[in-house]
Amino acid sequence: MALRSITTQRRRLADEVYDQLVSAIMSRDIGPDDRLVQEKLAAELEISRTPVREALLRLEKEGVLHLANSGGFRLTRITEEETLELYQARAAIEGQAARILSARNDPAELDQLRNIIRENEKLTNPTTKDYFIANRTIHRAFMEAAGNRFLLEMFDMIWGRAMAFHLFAAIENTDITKSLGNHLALVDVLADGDRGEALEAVTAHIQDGFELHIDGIRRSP
Amino acid sequence: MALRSITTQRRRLADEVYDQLVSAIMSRDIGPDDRLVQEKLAAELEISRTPVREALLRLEKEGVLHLANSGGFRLTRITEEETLELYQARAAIEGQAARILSARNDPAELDQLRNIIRENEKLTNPTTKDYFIANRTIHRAFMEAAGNRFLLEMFDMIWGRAMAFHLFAAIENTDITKSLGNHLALVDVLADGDRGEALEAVTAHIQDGFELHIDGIRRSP
DNA sequence: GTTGCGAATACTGTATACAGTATTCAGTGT
DNA sequence: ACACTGAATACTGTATACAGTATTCGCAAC
Repeated sequence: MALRSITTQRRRLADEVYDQLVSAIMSRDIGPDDRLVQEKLAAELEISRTPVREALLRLEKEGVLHLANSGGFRLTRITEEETLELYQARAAIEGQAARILSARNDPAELDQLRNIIRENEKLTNPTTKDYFIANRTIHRAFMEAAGNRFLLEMFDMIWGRAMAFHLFAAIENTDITKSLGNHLALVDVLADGDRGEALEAVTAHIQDGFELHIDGIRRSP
Repeated sequence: MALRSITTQRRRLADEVYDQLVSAIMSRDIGPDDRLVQEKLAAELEISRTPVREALLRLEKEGVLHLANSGGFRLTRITEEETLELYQARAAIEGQAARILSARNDPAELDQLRNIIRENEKLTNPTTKDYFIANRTIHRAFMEAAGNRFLLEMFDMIWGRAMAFHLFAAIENTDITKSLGNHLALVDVLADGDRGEALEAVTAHIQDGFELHIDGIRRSP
């Protein structure tokens, strides 16, 4: 017999806590001034401190939280410089994915990408968060297609942190439709151009996003 | 006043356990057939299960360990395909660092890099591990110079995993001096070439490393 | 009003105890 | 000997108890 053993993947309470915390941070239920205290959270969730602690430590290691010197965990603030570094990291990861896709140049794969893009770009009256989600979905589709689990992991790390830091909030005052719509053009470059061009196109696209982002920051003090 | 608060960075037992586990994995004291059981480890280290568990879960999330279906944590094996993906990820990260350095083109900085390279390449009768460490130190110097904390973080993740998976062991049968020595040439490209050339040079260098690596694997079944 | 000291407080970190579940193994019947 | 069943075992996950430490607050002294 060659049946694969069934991996139950028991879900831990800590995972649940982690998800709830991330979600709360994203929806601004947890702000930069809140102090997250293990006992308080545990009481609120009606579980023990152990899984809560686990989730907090994970977020700490990810750079989202840090121990306040007066006890409790606090949201880490991101500087404008770190934002630039985050975009640079994005360019590295997603640019490499573009190289891989361009080198492989599988028409069926690229067509599937086009479908995902069209599906996600038909937003009627999108909120900033809608836009963020759609944008992320599209870019993640590129990464999945490239099929490198480490690059994908790093992508998730970067975007996860971006969400935690409310980086999408900065573009609230920006015309978000400007930023969507050129994704299909990217796919065309993957299909027609060489690897270097593919990388440059994606890098430029991300650079555009960064400039929109900074523009948004500057306009909302 | 704008004095920065002092961060004590209390070291946790879990960190110590983590370091010891990584070290043990690297030095092959922990092999792929060992089952790491929380209670056993705790007894051996003469501490409680809590910090041990924390360290194990961290290594699990990093992909180094996984829960064996019969209980206990086991080393995750890496496939040849995943090895390729690891090298691709390296190329993305370190290539981007090269772009950044090339764009900045700070002669003093590049000279300092040259010094670090010369310092680390003077190995007399190096073991595979010596070579690995030196190579890592040199490449990490590039990353530090680029000054992007996220890229650096990912670099550490990749190389840490490489060590855990004994990727350096695969090149045991290879002429390691072949792989050293062209780092200085890389710096010259950073100084003279444009960003694209810098990226390509680093990517090619890493590609060479991969081929050496695969060559080593093929020759030692 | 400010400074210095000490107790109270509020946290985290670590240890231990408890619960639940999958695996193993012994025993029974056939 | 083999198949089945149920108890024992060996784990992890969760809860709770304990210890240590930094911060805060109150009060006295200057």
